Amino acid sequence: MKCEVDKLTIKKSFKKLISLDNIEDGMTEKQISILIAAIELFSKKGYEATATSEIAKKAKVAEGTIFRYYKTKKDLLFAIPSVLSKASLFEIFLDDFNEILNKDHENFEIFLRKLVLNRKKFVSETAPILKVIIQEIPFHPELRNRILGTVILPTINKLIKVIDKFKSQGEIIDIPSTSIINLIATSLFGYFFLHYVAMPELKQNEEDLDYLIQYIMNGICKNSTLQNT
Amino acid sequence: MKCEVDKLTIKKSFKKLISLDNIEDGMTEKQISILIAAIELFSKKGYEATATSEIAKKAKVAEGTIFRYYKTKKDLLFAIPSVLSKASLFEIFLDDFNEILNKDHENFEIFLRKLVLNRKKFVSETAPILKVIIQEIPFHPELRNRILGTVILPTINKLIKVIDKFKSQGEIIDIPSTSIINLIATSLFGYFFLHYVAMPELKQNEEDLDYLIQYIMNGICKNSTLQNT
Amino acid sequence: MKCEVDKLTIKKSFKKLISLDNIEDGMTEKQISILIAAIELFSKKGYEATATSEIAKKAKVAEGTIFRYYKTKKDLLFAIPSVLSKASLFEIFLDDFNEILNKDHENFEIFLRKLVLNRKKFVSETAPILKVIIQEIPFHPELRNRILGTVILPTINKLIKVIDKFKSQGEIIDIPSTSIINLIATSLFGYFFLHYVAMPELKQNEEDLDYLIQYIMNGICKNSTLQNT
Amino acid sequence: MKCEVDKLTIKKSFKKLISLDNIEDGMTEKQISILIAAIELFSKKGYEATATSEIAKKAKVAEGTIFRYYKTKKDLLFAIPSVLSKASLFEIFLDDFNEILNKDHENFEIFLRKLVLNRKKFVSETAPILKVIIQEIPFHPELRNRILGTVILPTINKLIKVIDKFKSQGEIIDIPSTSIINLIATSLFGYFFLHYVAMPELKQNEEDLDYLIQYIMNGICKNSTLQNT
DNA sequence: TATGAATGAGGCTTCATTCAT
DNA sequence: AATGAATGAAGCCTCATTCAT
Repeated sequence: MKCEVDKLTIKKSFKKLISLDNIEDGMTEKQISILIAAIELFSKKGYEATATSEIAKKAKVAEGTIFRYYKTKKDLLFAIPSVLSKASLFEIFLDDFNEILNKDHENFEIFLRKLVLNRKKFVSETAPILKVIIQEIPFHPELRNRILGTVILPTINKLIKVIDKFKSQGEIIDIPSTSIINLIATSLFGYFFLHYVAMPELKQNEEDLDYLIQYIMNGICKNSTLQNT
Repeated sequence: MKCEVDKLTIKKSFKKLISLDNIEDGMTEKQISILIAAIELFSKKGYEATATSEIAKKAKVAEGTIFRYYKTKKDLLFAIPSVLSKASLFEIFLDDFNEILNKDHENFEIFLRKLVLNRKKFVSETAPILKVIIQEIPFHPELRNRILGTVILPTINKLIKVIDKFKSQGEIIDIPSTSIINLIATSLFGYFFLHYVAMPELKQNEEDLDYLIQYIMNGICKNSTLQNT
Repeated sequence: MKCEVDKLTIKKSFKKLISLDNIEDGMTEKQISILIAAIELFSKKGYEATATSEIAKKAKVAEGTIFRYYKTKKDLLFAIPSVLSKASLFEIFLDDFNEILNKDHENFEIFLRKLVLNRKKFVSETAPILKVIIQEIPFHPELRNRILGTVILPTINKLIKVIDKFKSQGEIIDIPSTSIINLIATSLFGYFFLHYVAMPELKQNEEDLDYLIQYIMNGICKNSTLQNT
Repeated sequence: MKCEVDKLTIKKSFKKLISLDNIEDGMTEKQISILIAAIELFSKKGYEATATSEIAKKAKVAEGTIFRYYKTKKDLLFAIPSVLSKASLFEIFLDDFNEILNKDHENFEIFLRKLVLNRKKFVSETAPILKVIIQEIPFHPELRNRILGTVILPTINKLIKVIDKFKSQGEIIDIPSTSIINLIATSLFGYFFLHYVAMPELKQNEEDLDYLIQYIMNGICKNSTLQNT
């Protein structure tokens, strides 16, 4: 897999998805184009370094129009994470958990593979949104709390169930589930951050993701089938 | 280990260290106090959101004085990573690698423990600097390249040797050393970022670091002694 | 007499009066509610500090509707004084003059008492309108001229006749009638401005108005019956 | 006395006086020129209708300079009344009270003449300042309270002593001193407001002021010598 | 060398007004 | 007739940077 030209551009297909979602929510086309322009610019230049006039130009609206929909520039920033929790975007992500929980025959490896590989598309499409959030979270406690409540905690709760299930199947080592989640999350996040945020030019080679899966498996599974590879 | 009150304040002892380092380098006391003030403010509020006048006030110099030493605000930002590569700071960090490299009897676990645990102090003291760098790297390709050349690549090169050694001792699984480094770095970085940058309020409990070490060991060692625990 | 809670709110009864007047004039209900909203807001916050959107909200019409009736915000301001010259409001005011003019037996004191006391209600009900006018007159020569022509000069002309009559009855000292009017007007205006515009919190006590009447009487009457009190 | 071309321009001599006063206070020349420009523009166009850029242009400074001295535009407005309470301006005004209090042989008429006539120059020179204050007092309770405390109450207290003295000399009718002050103030204020604020084009003729003095005298003195004129 | 007053470009935001519906 | 979304000019204010002292 080659290095994409620009990891921080939102793909057209994805824009459509956002549009569909949000128009259902009662947002106008203009409002959505403002939001998308903001995401792209914030993720490229940073929130503070982006002028509202630039956003307006990119969204092809008058500067004043921005403030009809978002009282302040900060409100515009805070509207971004909500894109993630919209049905067709985030729910897809969470749905897999339920699927896995219900399929008794699945083992942890299959789950992890799905989590890591299938979600690659999700991550690479959401990259700009995630980048903005990650960049700004340290400076906005309100944002931090909102993300924690609407995205992180629900995800952790779902994950705990999954982990507990595989633990009870004897696949996973016996340390607290939250610690296991921490370890997995930490690895995945580190990988993501490195390649999409900090060093986007870095080449990703196909095997790296496989290694990552192996690594995680080894790290937390009792008898990893991969270890001998 | 409790959650420190303020992870982003530079400790006095550390300031002295920076001072000593840089005075040797020919920097005046004023110049150093400007640099330290910048680090603290940038890490707390972000680079763009920090006014040079604030830096001046915190450093107890006149606004104009900043620009005597640093032509532009950006130059001041770019001067920050160099603190890390100063002899008494970073060299100490690298020295242990050499030490370990030279001690043939050491095994990988001991190395990793040192890397993770002994460096905790280093990381927690350098936190503000690291935070600034991590925050700003995505927006400044020059910074990215400089960090890559002066900090990351040298470290990777050192590490490769260490890894290779342990690989030749049969302790580590047989995948490319760079991939191994990637995995370790990714885990460590994820842990660090979570606790020092993104969610500083999160409580860290002692065991988590132990779990992390186990996890990494399991992930990349052939017969991890920890695996059965 | 206590300090009214809010001297700048237009009473309901008064609003109805305005409505009746203006509907006769061919104004729609919407147009009138816009005018009333404008009066209340202008008098509370000042003309420049009031947004047309606020007026729209208060009048419960769309922003655009304002501009259907009043080409510009300034036109809306300039429409306010006309409320005062509407039949049922101002004519009532002027009628008393005629009444007094025609009753030969009345003396000046009775006239003045009526002018001051009976009009208190008028003044307190018109307060917001008067306040807007007084506030904006200094900055709009057109407004000044219009008020001068439609309100002040007609009133002065009426008053001159009254004054001349009492002068011919030997009740008033012999200085030019316009000067007398000036003096009276100045006193009344000063009193009104102080209590309704500049310092609305100031308590008014019943006697003050009596003193004012005495004072004016003393000031311009030949043998004031009050002087010895 | 003819109608001055522009009642709202601050005379050069007066500017010098303000300068001297304020430089003693530690204000820079620029700061003073900003204040004077603000007074002139606010009094001509109103506070809200004056742009800070206009003030800057008139004061011949950069717009940013205004905000070095006055944190906000409102602060600049609130700095204006203090000009009035500066030593060489306002104290002169108050000094006469003391003078009169100490000269036993003075009668009330002489006092009033001084108050009205001698102060004409003061009033006409302070006109722009007074106008700004009067215009803005209704919209800024803080301003109202400040003026009340620093200008009005002290003046009233001084006046009460003067009035009491003349009352004890049997010259003034026996109603509460505060009511007397109210009446005088109301008349003077009305006169001033009419000619300097509301209707500056109105011609003032010499006699009018004489009539005003007579009028006030008649209004509150026991045996006004003027009454029979 | 160090200061801090001064600058002016540019940022965010408001608001009177227009216009398609 | 009425709406309210859209506009963009203009306002207040901040801030990196310069420069005379």
